Amino acid sequence: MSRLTRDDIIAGAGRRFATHGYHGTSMRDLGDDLGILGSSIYAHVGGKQELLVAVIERGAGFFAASARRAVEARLEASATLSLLVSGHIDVVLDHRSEARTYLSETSFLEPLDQARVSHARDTYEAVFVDVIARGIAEGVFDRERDAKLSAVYILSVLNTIDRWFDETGRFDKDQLSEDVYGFVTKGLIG
Amino acid sequence: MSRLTRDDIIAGAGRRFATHGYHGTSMRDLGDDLGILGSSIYAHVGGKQELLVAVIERGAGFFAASARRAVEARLEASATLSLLVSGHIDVVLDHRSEARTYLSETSFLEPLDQARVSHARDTYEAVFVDVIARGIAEGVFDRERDAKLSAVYILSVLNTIDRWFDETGRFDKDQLSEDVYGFVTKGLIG
DNA sequence: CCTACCGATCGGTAGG
DNA sequence: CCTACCGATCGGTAGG
Repeated sequence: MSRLTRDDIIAGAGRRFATHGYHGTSMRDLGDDLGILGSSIYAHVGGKQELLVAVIERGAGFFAASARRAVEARLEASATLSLLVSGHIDVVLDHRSEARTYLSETSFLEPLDQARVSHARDTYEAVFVDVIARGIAEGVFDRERDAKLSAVYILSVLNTIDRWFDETGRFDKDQLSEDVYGFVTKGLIG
Repeated sequence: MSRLTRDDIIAGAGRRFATHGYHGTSMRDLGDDLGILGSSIYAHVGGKQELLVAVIERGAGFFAASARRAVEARLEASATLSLLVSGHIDVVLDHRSEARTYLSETSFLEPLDQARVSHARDTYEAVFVDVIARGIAEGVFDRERDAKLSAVYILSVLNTIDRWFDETGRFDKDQLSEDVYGFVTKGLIG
C-alpha cells in the first residue's frame, strides 16, 4: 500500500462517476474506494469538479486517438468506417469508466469545459459523417442515406455497447465489431 | 395559480430528473420549479425516492402500451417492427421527461423497484426480439442476423433520439421514423 | 401549502 | 495523508 498518485485518484473518480454519477458520488465515497479520507483527496486535486474534468478529458482523448488512427490509415471509406467502429468499441470496453463518464456526465461540467468537450465530440462525429459521405459519393453506400443521420445512428449503437456487452460471454470483441459493422452496413434484410 | 396536484409534482420531478439527474435534483430545486417550497412537496408525496418511482413507472407504462398496440395490430413481422419503431419514437419525443428518466435514472431506484423495472424492460425488449426472429424465420430478414443483438442495436438507436432530434427542424417525426426503419432494415449499403 | 425547524451529509480548508 | 473542523445544503418532520 504505497501512496496514491494523481492518476490513481482520477481513475477512482472515473469508476465512481461511471457507476453512481457525478452528483451521486461524494468525496468521502471516493476516499473510501481509494482507502483514504475524503479530505485527503484535496492533497492531489483542487476539487470534485476538477476530477470530473480530468476523467472526461481522458475519455475524449481515447476517442480522438481512435479517430486519428482510423483516418491516418488512409483506406477506402468502408474500411475506414470499419476501423472507426472497432476503435470505438475498443475505447468503450477497454476504458469503460472514462468513456461512460464522458458519454453521460458531460452536462455536469461547467459551461466552458462543457463547450470544449462538446466541440471535441462534434469533431469526432464529423469523422464518421465524412467517411460515410465519402462512401456515398463513391457509390459503396446508398445515395438515399443521409450521412449525418447515419453517423448519429451508428454512434448511438456504439455508445450503448458498454451497457450490455459481457466480454466473458460467447462473443468476443472482434466478433462484436464485425457484427455491428454488418448490421449498420447491411441492416436486418442483409 | 390554483393548487398543484400529485400529477403536477410528478411531472415537475420528471422534468428535473431528466435534465439534472436524480442526485442532481434537490427537493428545494423541485419546489422552485413548481412555485412552492421544497418542504411543501411532502404534502403530496412520501419522499424523493417515491417521486423517482412514479416518474419511471410512467415512462415504463408508455413503452409497454406502445408495444401492446404494435403486437395487437397482428401484422407481418416487418410491419410490426415498423410500428414498434414509430411507437418508440412517439414515446421518447412526446414524453421526453418520463422516457429519459426511465432510461437514465433506473439504477438509482431501490433494489426491489429496480428489479421490477428491469423486468419490464426485458419484456419490452423481448417484443422486439420476437418480431425480428419471426422476420428471420419468414425469410424477410437475413438469416445471418442474430435477433437479440439486432434488437439491442435498434433500441440503442431509438433510445438516443431524444438527445439530438429537434422537432422544429427540417425533419418531422414521421420522416424520422421512416428513416430509422430504412436504416435498420437496409443499412448504409441499401 | 407555509413556518420553523432537525440531524446528517456535503464540498472544502488550516495545520500538521 | 490525517486531525479537526466549517458553513452550506440536504431530505425530511411537526404543527398549523
